[in-house]
Amino acid sequence: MTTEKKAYHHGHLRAALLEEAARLITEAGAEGVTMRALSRRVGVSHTAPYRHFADKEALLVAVAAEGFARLKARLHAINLPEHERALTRFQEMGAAYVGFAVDNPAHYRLMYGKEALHRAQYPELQAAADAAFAELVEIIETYQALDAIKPENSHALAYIAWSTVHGLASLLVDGQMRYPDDIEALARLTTTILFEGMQA
Amino acid sequence: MTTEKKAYHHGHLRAALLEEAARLITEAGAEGVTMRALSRRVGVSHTAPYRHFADKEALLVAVAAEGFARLKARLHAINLPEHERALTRFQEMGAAYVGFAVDNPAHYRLMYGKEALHRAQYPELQAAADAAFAELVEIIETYQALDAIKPENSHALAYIAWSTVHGLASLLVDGQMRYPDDIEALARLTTTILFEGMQA
DNA sequence: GAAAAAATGTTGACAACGTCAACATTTTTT
DNA sequence: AAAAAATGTTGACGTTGTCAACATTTTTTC
Repeated sequence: MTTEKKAYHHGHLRAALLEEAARLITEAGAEGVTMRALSRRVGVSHTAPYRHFADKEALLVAVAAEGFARLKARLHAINLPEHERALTRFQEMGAAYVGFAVDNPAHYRLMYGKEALHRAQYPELQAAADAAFAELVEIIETYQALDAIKPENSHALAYIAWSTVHGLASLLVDGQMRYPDDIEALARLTTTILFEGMQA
Repeated sequence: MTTEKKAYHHGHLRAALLEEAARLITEAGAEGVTMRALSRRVGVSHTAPYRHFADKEALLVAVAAEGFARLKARLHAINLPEHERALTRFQEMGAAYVGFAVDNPAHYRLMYGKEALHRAQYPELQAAADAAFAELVEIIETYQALDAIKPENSHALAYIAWSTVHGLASLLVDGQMRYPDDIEALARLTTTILFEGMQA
């Protein structure tokens, strides 16, 4: 119920910082997120954030983790009939994944940027990313059981699927593609080729 | 012949800066590259670089461009018999590409990082990246002519191949993969799946 | 319910950074 | 040899992340 009392200290500074950071990142990119600018916009002193985050990196990691949660939600929002064909599921997931990246470029870049390197130090982030990956492995194993996908190591296949879709998302987000007229079509063609290559 | 006169002003400051920046980036990552640290290490005042680069971004772009040149060289070093099978060529190229990224992680990250966004403003960088892509398109068209690859739009297929390999490289470089015991094997499996999916 | 402790926020400082303007020196052009 | 251009230095400015010291509020404890 996002109340807005501002009586005593602040009340929900942590949440307010995360929210504003997400807004800032969208407006000005990740390097536009500065502790001081953030504090200014939230209306607290420039060191107040340090009561909630060890340092700037920790704050950005929290924003990234929240990004993973949103991505996960978006992938979950796909609702396909139980035994839908594997290809269709791959296409839908790929399109949703790429769609998320394109809709939230700065966020996506942050999620996979340099902060990710220290992921092991941030259990929150690690867990968020792991959960997403585990689901992918599960889907692949399901289809392997149905002989729709090669019986290769499922983790390796999951990494490959992730690579493919992450590669496309990255190139798009980083503005490397010259003429991506129809992003969704490209995403679908990509997942189709990936799937055909993985087929039993 | 990398002479080392340091008589008058400096002589080859520009080259020295680029060289040292590449070293710094390897040692300390991209954010470790600071105009002042760089100047210190090269032995000039902290504003000397501004005679050769408009600003820090321009310097990093130059380093990135040099990275693209090295990547291109590495891909060119692959020497396969003229009419080698398409699969083999894909495997070799993929492994070389991923190998470059893994061997030069900070460099690779810089090449595809945020500076890339402004690529259009830096003809040097744009050209370096374009050349690499054009070669990929050419290879695909060659194999399409031999009916080894689907007759889909060759640019789209080239983007997909690039995505796949870039995705794998990115995940590895950014430390996202949990157990990449054998990177080369994973790269080869990836390119194999990609190729099979692209097959006619 | 008052005193003690913990949590939360502020002020003011610091060093490091990117960059600019003014100046100095060297090299090149004329 | 004089003038112009290229290259390098000094010193300043505003901004940043972060620390220490202090202030205020909330929570805990007896």
